[in-house]
Amino acid sequence: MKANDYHVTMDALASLCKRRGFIFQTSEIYGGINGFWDYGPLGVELKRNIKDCWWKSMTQLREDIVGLDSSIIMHPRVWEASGHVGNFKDPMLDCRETKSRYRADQIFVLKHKTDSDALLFAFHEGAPAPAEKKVKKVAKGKAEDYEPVALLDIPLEAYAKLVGPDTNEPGTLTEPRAFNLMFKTFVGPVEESSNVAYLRPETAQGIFAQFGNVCSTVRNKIPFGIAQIGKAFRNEINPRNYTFRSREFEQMELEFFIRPGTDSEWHEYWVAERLKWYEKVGLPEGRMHRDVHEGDALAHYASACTDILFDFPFGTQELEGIAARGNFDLTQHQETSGKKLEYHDEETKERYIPHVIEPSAGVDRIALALLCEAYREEWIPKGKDGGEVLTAEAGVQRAPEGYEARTVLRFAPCIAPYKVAILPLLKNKEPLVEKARGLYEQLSKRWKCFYDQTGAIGRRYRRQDEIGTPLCVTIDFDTIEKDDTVTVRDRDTMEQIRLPIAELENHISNIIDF
RNA sequence: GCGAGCGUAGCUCAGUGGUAGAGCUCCACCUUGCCAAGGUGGUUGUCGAGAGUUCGAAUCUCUUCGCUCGCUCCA
Repeated sequence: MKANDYHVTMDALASLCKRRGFIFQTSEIYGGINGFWDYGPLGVELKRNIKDCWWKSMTQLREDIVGLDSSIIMHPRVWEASGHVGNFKDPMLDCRETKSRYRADQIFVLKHKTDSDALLFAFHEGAPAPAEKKVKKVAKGKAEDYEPVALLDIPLEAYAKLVGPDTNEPGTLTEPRAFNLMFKTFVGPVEESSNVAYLRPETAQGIFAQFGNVCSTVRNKIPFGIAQIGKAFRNEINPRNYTFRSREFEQMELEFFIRPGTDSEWHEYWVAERLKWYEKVGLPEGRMHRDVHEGDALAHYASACTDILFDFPFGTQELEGIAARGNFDLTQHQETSGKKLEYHDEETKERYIPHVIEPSAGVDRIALALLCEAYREEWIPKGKDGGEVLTAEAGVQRAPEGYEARTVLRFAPCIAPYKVAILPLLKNKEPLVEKARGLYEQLSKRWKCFYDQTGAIGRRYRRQDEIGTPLCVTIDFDTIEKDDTVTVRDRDTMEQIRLPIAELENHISNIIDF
C-alpha cells in the first residue's frame, strides 16, 4: 500500500485527534516526552469501548475464559524466568567515524587464522563480500587465510585492530553496550541493587505466575483461558509513527491453555476468532493481513506465530501477535520458582504442564487503526437528493462548486465514543429544550450521550459526524405538539427516519450494542 | 542513537531586529422549522523551554525538549 493511496494522512488525523480531544501529547505544557501519550475525553471513551468489546468477547460471551488483573511491578525473578532480564536487550555498538549503529549480534568479523596481530574486518551477517575486498586492499592479504567469527567473540582489547563495516580505518567501533528495554525502578526508599524491580514489558507473565492460583479457585477444565488487560512498558530506542510505538502502552492478552499436541488446531482457531473480532469492531477484511512467522522468525520455543497486520498510512504494521508458545513459560516459572505448575487432566488421568496459545493485542494500536479506518473527508452535494457523495481529494480543502465538505469518523457503533446526540431543533423555544433535556437524561442511563443546542441543526450534525456519533435524535414541534415522535439521523447515510419515542431505545440498542 | 528540516492562538499558517497577526474554531446574543461556514460582540499566545548578544529578540547565537523525514531499531 502506497502512502499516497491512503484516504487520510497522519497529519490530518493527528490534527483532528487533538482538536476534538482524542489524543494529546503527554505533559505537553512542559514540552512533552517522547513515546508517551494521553487520551482526551473522546480518546478515553474510544479505548474503553475497545477494551469492553474485547473483554466481553473473551470473558462474558464464553465460559472457558476468566479474567485477571495482576500488578505492574512483580517479583524481579518473574523476568529472570521469562528470559526478559537475560535476553531482553540488544547489545549495540557505534562507529565513531561513520556514526552508524549496529546490533552486535548481527555483526561478524573476518579474523586471520594464525596471525593474531592482523587487522580484523567486520561485516553484516550474511554479507561478507565488502570485508573480503578490504582483506585484499587494506591488509594485502588473502581471503583464504581468514575465517568468520561472531563479533561478540572478539575480545575488547582487539577492537583497536577492528575495521568497521562501513570504513577502512581500524579502531572506530565502540564496545557493545547492552540496551535493556525494560524500565527499571526501586522498591522501597533505598536505591540499591537488591531493591531493583521492573515495570512489566508485557502483561502475559502475570497470568503465568498466577496460573496455579487461578486453577485452584475456578475449577476450570482444559482447554481454558485467562485474559488480562493492562499497561505495559518498553523503553523503545526510537518511538515513531504517532502513538503506534509508545513506551507506555496497553495490552489485551489471552493465555489459552491446551492439551499438548493440540497446538496447531487451537492456534488456527484463535487466528480466525481474532480476525472475526477485528471485523466486528470495524476493521475491514481488505485492510487486514496475516504474517505467518516461519523458521528463524519464530522464537525458539514457539511452534507457530501469526501476526495480524493492518494497513496504516505509514505502512502495514502489527496489531496483534498470536503465538503457540508450547509450555515454555510455565516450565520456566516452575523451574525458577520451584513450585509445581502442572495440570491434572481428569479425562486422560495425566499430569502435565499445559501448552498455551497467546493472542496478544495492543489497545493503542487498535485505537489508532480504528481512527485511521474511520476517518473520511467527503464532498456531499448541496441541497436535497443532489446526487453522489464524493471522496475528497487529498490536500484539497474546499469542495468543488455545488458540493460541501464534511469530515466524518465512521466508527462501528460499538466503538464510537458517543452513541447518541440529542438535539432540540431550536434552542430559544423552551418546550423543545425541556423535552430534549428529558430525553437526554433518559437515554444517558443506557448510553454515553451528547446534548447540544448551539448553532444551526446542520452544523450540529456535522459536529457529531466529526467525532463519530452514529445517531442524532432531533426534537421538533411535532414531538411536543403532535405525536411524540422524533427524527433519527444516521451518520453514514445522513438519512432520517421518524420514530415514536417509545420505540427509540429499542431502535438504538439494535444499532449500538456489541 | 546519527543526519537533515521544523516548533508562532484549539487547528492551519503569515510575520528576517522596533507596539504579536489572518482564516477557521470556540463563547455570548440575534437569526435559523432538519444537513455547517448569516449578523453583532467577545475569549485565546511567556512566539516550545533555558541562557546569551543587543538600547531593543518571534527574528541572531548556544544549549535543551518535542515533532517530521532518512538511517538504525522494533524481543
